Amino acid sequence: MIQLTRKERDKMVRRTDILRAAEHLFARKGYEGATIQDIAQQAQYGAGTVYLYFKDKESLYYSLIEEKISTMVTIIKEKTSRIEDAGRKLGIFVDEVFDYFEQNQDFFSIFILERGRLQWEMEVHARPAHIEHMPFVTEMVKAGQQQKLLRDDYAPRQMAELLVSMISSVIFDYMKQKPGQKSLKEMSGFVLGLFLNGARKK
Amino acid sequence: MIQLTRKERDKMVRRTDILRAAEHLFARKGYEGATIQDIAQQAQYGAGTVYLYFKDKESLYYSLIEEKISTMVTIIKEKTSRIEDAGRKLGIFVDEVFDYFEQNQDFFSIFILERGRLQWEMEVHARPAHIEHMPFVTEMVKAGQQQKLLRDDYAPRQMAELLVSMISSVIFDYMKQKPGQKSLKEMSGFVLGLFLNGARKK
Amino acid sequence: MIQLTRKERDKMVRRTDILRAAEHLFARKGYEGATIQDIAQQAQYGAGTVYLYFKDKESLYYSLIEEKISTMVTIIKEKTSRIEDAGRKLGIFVDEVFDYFEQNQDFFSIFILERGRLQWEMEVHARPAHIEHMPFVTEMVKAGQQQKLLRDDYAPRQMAELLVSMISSVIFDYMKQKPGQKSLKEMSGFVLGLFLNGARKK
Amino acid sequence: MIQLTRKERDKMVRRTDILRAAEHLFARKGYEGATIQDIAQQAQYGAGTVYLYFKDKESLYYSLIEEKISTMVTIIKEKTSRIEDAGRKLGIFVDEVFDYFEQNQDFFSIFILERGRLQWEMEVHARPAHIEHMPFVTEMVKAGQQQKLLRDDYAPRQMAELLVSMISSVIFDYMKQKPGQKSLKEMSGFVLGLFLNGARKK
DNA sequence: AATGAATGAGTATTCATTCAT
DNA sequence: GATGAATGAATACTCATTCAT
Repeated sequence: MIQLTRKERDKMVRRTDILRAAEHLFARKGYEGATIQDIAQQAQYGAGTVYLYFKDKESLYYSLIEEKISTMVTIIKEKTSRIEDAGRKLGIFVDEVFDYFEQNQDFFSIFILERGRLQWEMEVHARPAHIEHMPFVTEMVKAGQQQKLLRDDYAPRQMAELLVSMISSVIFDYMKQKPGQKSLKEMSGFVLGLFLNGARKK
Repeated sequence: MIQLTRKERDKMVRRTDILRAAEHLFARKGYEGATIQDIAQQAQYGAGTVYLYFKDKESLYYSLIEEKISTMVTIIKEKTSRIEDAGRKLGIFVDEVFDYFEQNQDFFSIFILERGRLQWEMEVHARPAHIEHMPFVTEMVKAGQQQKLLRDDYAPRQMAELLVSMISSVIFDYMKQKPGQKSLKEMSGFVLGLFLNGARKK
Repeated sequence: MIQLTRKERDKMVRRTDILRAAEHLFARKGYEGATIQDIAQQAQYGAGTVYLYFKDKESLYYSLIEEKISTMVTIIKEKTSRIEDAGRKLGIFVDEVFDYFEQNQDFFSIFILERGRLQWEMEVHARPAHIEHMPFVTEMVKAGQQQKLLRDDYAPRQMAELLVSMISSVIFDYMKQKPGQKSLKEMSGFVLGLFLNGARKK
Repeated sequence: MIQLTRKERDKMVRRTDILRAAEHLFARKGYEGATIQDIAQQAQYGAGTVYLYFKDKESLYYSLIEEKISTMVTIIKEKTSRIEDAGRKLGIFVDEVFDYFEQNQDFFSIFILERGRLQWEMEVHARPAHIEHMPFVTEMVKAGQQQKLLRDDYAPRQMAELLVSMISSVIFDYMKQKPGQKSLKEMSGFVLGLFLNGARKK
């Protein structure tokens, strides 16, 4: 078993190396602009090696997105699992997203800038995995509605989408402004405040 | 003069044919996926003809975006120019965007799905034209702040970005749901309500 | 007849305009680099017009060369026709070539730099016209041999080729040296001297 | 080390295969006429493979010329290095050029027929490598002047150019005459004799 | 397992030539 | 005759993917 574990660990290491290189390059050059050759080189492997870990370029791309989102969702779920109050829960959620963003700017570049491709491919190829975060956010909104915090005349999923979109927008804006004038806290408060006020149950 | 006008009209017709074909294909296949060959064929011209009207593929792409946005902004400016009340002005703005969207779904596919590319190219190549709409929206928000309708502790541009992003999000959502359960009016009201409430001056 | 003559004269004028433009552009951009569009524009005609006067691009190219050489040969024949002495005849020939060169640098650019293409096409397509000058030079050399001025153990044509080649070489060299340090007289004397000495009958 | 050497040898083999195919096709169709596809096919490789060994078409072309000339110059330098007498040195030089020509007719086709392009590109792009032979010839001429064999009232480089041009001319002539009536020895003697006599110091 | 050399399908763009006006 | 817009064949080059080592 140790034998196997070591092997598996090695495999994981290589896979992660490649994903990290891919993240770096997709963020800087976009999906079409980044070549497998580049990514392999950056990861210090041969081009063929990439294909031992990922079926093709597309698969590498989506694996990257999926795993990043999955990690983020896991982290945030942990932080919010014991909190009952929907307002505080959403607050922590928003804070944590901005936090994760700060530590994963490359990934957010991809996620936000190539959102179009993601969604499009998703529809066409029915790859739902990387929106694994949506059900989670939707649940929080639903809780907010049940706690009479949020208006309930719109579908929770719809409101969740809007919230996520607002967050993306602010992050996007932030990425464009290199001087970094806004603090993460500020941005987080801006979005959350606007959402909670806007969607407050009268 | 009639001679000249006819020629010019012909030229406009061809140009428009090509733009329409490009809109169709970029919306369905994305920038990289659509080939000049495809576009020319769809427009019923030879591939070389495209290059009589546009310098290169990129130029075709950006001309398309720019002209579509420019038209939309022009229409909306007309409809809102005489209205003083910022709330009503924003309301008409949102309504009109949804209206324009309904008649230009291909274009919105491009605009929303490839927003990443657009923004990125914009930053890198300093092509500001296709965000010609932002200053306009920003102005409305600023008026809203001056009329004590909207909170003024955030920059108007930032709030404008958020509003546009919210609209995009809802349109995007709508495009994904083919059954079309939501009416445009509903969506428009949803976004506007959420924004005005959320950003209301206390 | 005047009617016809005028028409013909017009035709000649256009043809010459086009040839002049072609000379200009072939000299600067080479055969492949110069486009019919360019040439037509430079001549201030439409692209289609070129095809009223020349069958195709190749034909335009060869017509240009042929007519230039033909003119040169005609001029030089006139100047040398009454001279009996082969040495003087060759001397005038060389002088006149350099003179013609001075007034037709564009043409010489083409002739010398694209000599390869010319010869190659000549062989393949059997277009002998533009070496119409060779028989003339060969005749002079033959006269030189008969007058015991030049050695007669090599074929006159061969020696004529060599002389022409030497002239080309010096002109080529001159064209490369922009500062123009050598006078035409000098170059002419250099070539002629070397040839007459080298090939002198012992 | 054997491992490495084998790899390197393989690489050299492929490179040489491609160069040979290129030589064949450039000689027959000229630079523009020969396509990378053709060359790759002739060499029995895929088109993409060519780009593993050469940056682009131009680079392939110039590499070919440069290496061929370089080889020739190396060979001739060896054969003449110990000879002091400038006359004999030049004699061997001319002989050896004709010899090399006999074994590299394709290359000489390119060299002579496309001399124009070569020179032009050289001037414009400052690619001096493929005239690496000129300094060598110039040195021999200079030695000839110092040994009072050749007249010294002209620059050695000029006289060297002329000699090279004369050789080219005779080779060119020979290539055109398929029946091959002239022997190499004869041609060699013709050129050398004419040059030495013509440029002899009085 | 890892490699990276080889592949060849795929595409933007140019330009000689035609032909409707 | 003159035009110049339209054409589409032609081609260099890239890059995801494979496979012999």
